[in-house]
Parts: sequence; structure tokens; C-alpha cells
Amino acid sequence: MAVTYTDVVVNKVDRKGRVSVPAAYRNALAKQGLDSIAAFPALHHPAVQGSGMDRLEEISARFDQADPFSEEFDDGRIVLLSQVRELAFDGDGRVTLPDDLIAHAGLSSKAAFVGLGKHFHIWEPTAFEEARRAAKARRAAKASTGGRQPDRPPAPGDSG
Amino acid sequence: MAVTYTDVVVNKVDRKGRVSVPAAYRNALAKQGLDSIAAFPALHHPAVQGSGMDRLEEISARFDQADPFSEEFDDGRIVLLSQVRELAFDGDGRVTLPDDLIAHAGLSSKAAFVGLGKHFHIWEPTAFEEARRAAKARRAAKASTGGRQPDRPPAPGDSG
DNA sequence: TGCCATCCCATAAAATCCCATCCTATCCCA
DNA sequence: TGGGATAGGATGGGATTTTATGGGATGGCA
Repeated sequence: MAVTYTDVVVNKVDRKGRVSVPAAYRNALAKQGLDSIAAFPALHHPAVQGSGMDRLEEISARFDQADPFSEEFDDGRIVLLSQVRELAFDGDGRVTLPDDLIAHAGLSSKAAFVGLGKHFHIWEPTAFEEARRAAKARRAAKASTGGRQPDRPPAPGDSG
Repeated sequence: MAVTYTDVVVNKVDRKGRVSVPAAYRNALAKQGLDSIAAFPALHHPAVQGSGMDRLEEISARFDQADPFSEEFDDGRIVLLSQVRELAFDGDGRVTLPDDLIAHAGLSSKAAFVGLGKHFHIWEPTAFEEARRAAKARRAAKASTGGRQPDRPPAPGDSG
């Protein structure tokens, strides 16, 4: 599977908390037989991270391989899996965002879907613009001090 | 079967000791033809662990795989399986929690259903929030002292 | 006959479905 | 190549259906 989600699309969040998932994303998911997205708070950003449930099953399977009662996996299980929400599409390709995710991402009336390859983020549009600007600035700073930047990985293909 | 239980849902425990099992969980179980949950005290937490009976059989099978005659696993099996209760749904999708499970989890008027993939926990809501906070802190501490820990499968947020 | 576990019903709130409308990118044809 | 015709998306809102929850009725068992 290659890059599935690309582009940035801004859609409205209506007063019921619904947002249309961009058709391109929906179609990508539909090809895998999925009619929902797995959503949870992005670890390092004020954004919702989304993907197909299949991505999550991978992770869940890893926890499961180990002794289901080993204590060492409990923290990961609790922190990661308990935050996952499965959001099913309604008949019009929309999902309703739960309050806690709306809060985490600081969403109000608009949501920016940001394609990141195998997953995507949902940001408050202006917050995303700001974050992107900041990221660019950091990269520029680094570039000027030397060193290869990861915007053009040397290896072809997709390793993830 | 994959990630079946996600999300955290807080429901009331009425004065008869009944709780509504979240519809999402019920529906998942119904798809497997189940109309009850298997519940027992979680090993490392003040919580009730639940799943479908099918999941329990799977777990029991692992004890056999390991070493059917090892004393260690036999103890585990006895401790675990002897404490399992099958809680049937009433007509409205509720179950009645036995006193010992209520005691073990310290439940009173509310119960938090915590989806953990293939099984779920039932916690006293504030106790769960506290436990999750602690788990997050431990993970953060570990992550900062070194690379990926063996108890830390690639997080869904790690790539983004 | 008293107690407890079920079952059943009523209600309020919330989630879901369904349809009408508005937009916009695309297509077709003169 | 201009412009209307179309199809697919995105939105809003109302109608329905599910859920969650409280309480009472019922039946079995000690």
C-alpha cells in the first residue's frame, strides 16, 4: 500500500459536530472495504490523527502477541487503545467528531484534513497553517547549519 | 477478529447494580452471536476485565500451549478461570455486576467502559483517569531515557 | 411468604438516517 | 473555445431510530 492520503482539504464542522471526510480519503478507504475511520489524538500535535482501522489492528496485534496478561504491556494498551475512536461514515460520507477529540484539536467551525501518506491529521485550519510555518522555519534553520534534511529520503519506495 | 472494543464510555450503575453495556460493544458481540460478556477481576488493576466468551477460550488455550503441566501456568489458569462470571444482557442491553467484581473495581454510581482492543475494562471513572495519567507519565519517562522500548510497539502517533 | 433476580415498559436524550439544496469541477457540443 | 448541462461533493436541517436509565411488575426460590 502506498501513499493513500494527500492534499489539504478544509471542510465545515456543522453544529452537530459533523464533518464531511474528503471524498478522496473515503474512496481510498472504500477500496479496502472500510466504511469508518480510526481516530485518536495525535501524539505530538493538537490534532486528530486518522487512518483506516486496519492500521490499528496492526498495533493491537502486536500487543496481543505477547502474553495477554503481561504487565509490561498494560501502559501502552491503556494509553493507546483507550483513546481510539471508530468513526463510521453516515450515508453522506460524514463523521461526527467526539467532544474530546474536538477539544484536543481545538476545532470549532472548520476542520483541515491534512494528508500524510498512510494516515492523515485533522487540524483547526489556522493552527495548522501556523504549525506548518513553524516547521518550515525550523527546517530552514537546520538546513543552514548543514546536514541532509529528510524531505528527500535517499531510499526510493515506501518503507513504512 | 480485530480491534473490537475502542473508546471510553461512562455509564451509570443503578441501585440494582445494573449497567448498560455500551451499544458498540453489544453490537460487536451480537455479530458473533453472543449475548453475554465474560467478566473477571483484571490482574494488575482495580478493574473488571470483560470480553466475549470466545476470547476467553482463546486465552485458556494459551495456557495449554505454554506447558500443560507446568505448575506456574496451572496456577494462572485456576486463578483466572475460576473467577470468570458470565454476565447475560437483559432485554435492554444491561448486565448486573456481582458484588465481588464491584468491590474489586471499587465501583459505585458510575462505570467507565474502556476499550482495549480485544477486551475491555470496567473502571471506576476517576480511578481510570488517574491510572491513565500515570501510565502516560511512565511511558513518557521511558521514551525520554532511550529509544523505543521493547514494551512499546510502534505507536500510531509515532510517525506523525 | 419474604427476598432477589428478571423481565417489561415508559421516557428523555442522543445518535443516525434521509432528503433537499447549493457548489464546483467536468463534460459535451455548437 | 464559450457556455450550458451533468455528476459528484459538501451542507443544513428535520424526521426517525437507538440508547441509556428509572421504576414497577412478575416469577422462582429459600
